[in-house]
Amino acid sequence: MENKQIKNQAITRQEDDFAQWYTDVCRKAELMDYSSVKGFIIYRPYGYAIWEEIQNYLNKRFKETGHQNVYMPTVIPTSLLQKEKDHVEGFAPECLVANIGGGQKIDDPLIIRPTSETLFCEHYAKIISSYRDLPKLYNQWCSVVRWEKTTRPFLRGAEFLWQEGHTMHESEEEARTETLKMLEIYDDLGRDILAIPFTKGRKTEKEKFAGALETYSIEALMPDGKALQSGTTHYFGQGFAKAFGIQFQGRDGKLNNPYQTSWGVSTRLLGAIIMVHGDDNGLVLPPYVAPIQAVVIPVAQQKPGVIPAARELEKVLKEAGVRVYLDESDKTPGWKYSEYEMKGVPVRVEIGPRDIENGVVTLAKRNTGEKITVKKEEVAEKVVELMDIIHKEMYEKAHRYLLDHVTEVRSLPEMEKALNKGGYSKMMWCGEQACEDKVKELYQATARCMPFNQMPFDETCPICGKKAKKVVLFAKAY
RNA sequence: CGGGAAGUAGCGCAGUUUGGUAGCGCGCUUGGUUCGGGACCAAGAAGUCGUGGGUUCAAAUCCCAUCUUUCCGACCA
Repeated sequence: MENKQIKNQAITRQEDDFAQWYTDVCRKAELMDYSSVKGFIIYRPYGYAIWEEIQNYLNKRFKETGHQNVYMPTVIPTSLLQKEKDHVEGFAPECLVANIGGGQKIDDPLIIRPTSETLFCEHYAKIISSYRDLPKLYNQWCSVVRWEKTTRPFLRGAEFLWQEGHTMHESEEEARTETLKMLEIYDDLGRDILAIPFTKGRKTEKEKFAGALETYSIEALMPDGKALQSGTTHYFGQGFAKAFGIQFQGRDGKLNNPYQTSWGVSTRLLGAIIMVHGDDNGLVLPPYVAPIQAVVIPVAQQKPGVIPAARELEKVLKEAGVRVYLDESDKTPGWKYSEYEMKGVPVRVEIGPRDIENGVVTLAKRNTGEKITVKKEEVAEKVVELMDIIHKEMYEKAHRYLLDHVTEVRSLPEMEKALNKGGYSKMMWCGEQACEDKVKELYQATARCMPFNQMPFDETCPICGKKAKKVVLFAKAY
């Protein structure tokens, strides 16, 4: 243990400075790097690969549910963005605008898309004319730009990668169903591959998306007690359709405006993964999004038989469908252990002379640190099994933390105490924005959502004393 | 956008107070010995000191501006 050496590479401990720990992990696990423009980051291969796993999962689910991928332009003429009033008001302050092209001034300056509702609407107006053209279920993978004042890697950037689904429906019911269906898919994403238990709910009027009639979100709870909005789905009704003149002739022969939804998740999910699962040794990746699921580390690799045995392991694991990497570099095993722990690789496979002699392989789980010795012939089977076990353990751990950090509060002092502890403060709410504002003012906490799982536990709103209508989760948020 | 802190080799830093032509550790390259928790020896390569101005015979060092990062607030995915 050469203290000096450790120090140069080590990350800040979570308990010393959680924010610094987060930034250290982002950089040292080689997920991203900074660029020379504030808020614009470089997604490095290891970080991008995690995003690709998320894309793979979602693309599959989107396509199963009838959606098609498309691609819209990067720029929106100012006049186009202005067509829907609430929408412009919401986004205008954070737009990046280009007003020179080829050295000439552009009369209708081009906004770098902060979101693409308007582009989709303009297009939909052209291609929708009959109920037979509906539904339109489009999704786009792209990046968007929002001129943020405070930026943090993945959590809040001036540019971020995301998917945005934009759909048009014949009936209100169908559109509302779509809005909830997509939220369900996001929830599945958390359960199936991110190992993050999300809380689903509806946003309050105050927290709603600009131009939406209803906004739903999945919220994740971070270990520092703050909530992270991790995905949203919106029901728009006919607002945009009317503003953009999108009409179709219905089954009854009458002209009508279609009902619209949009929904998205972004690379902010990487931030959620890092925080929810990470520890003082670095990243801990959920197996199903890990770019490398198992790393093979040969020990005493110059000794005859070790490298061939390691390569055989690599081959066997690859054939079993595991994303495996064999590190044959001449770093010492100890160095490699630390390196792949930093990078959050779920399973380490050690193979050295001792193992070979005994016909075994040593496996180490990143999430618990536990070491397991298995027979050589059973490695593939065991590693595949471990993927599932580790995933479940990680989900369970996050879930327990979540359950332990939802506190029902019946008074302001109780709320203060709960918010100081960290996590959600579950409160009965009268529905007035004034009470929401009051909480913000007193505790810097916002209404994260009105959870689907409503279960009233009191009669009155503790802020104003009026009759309570909804269960709301308040929390400090990213 | 307001208040702190910081920018010197890939990473972490010293040098700035008192101006004099840039250094340490790790990493990197080459050769060799090593290898079950961040190995060792030897020889090397690598920095217009964030950027732009200014002061000076001389600026990493002093002055002004600006950019980026970071922490704390206000605003937002």
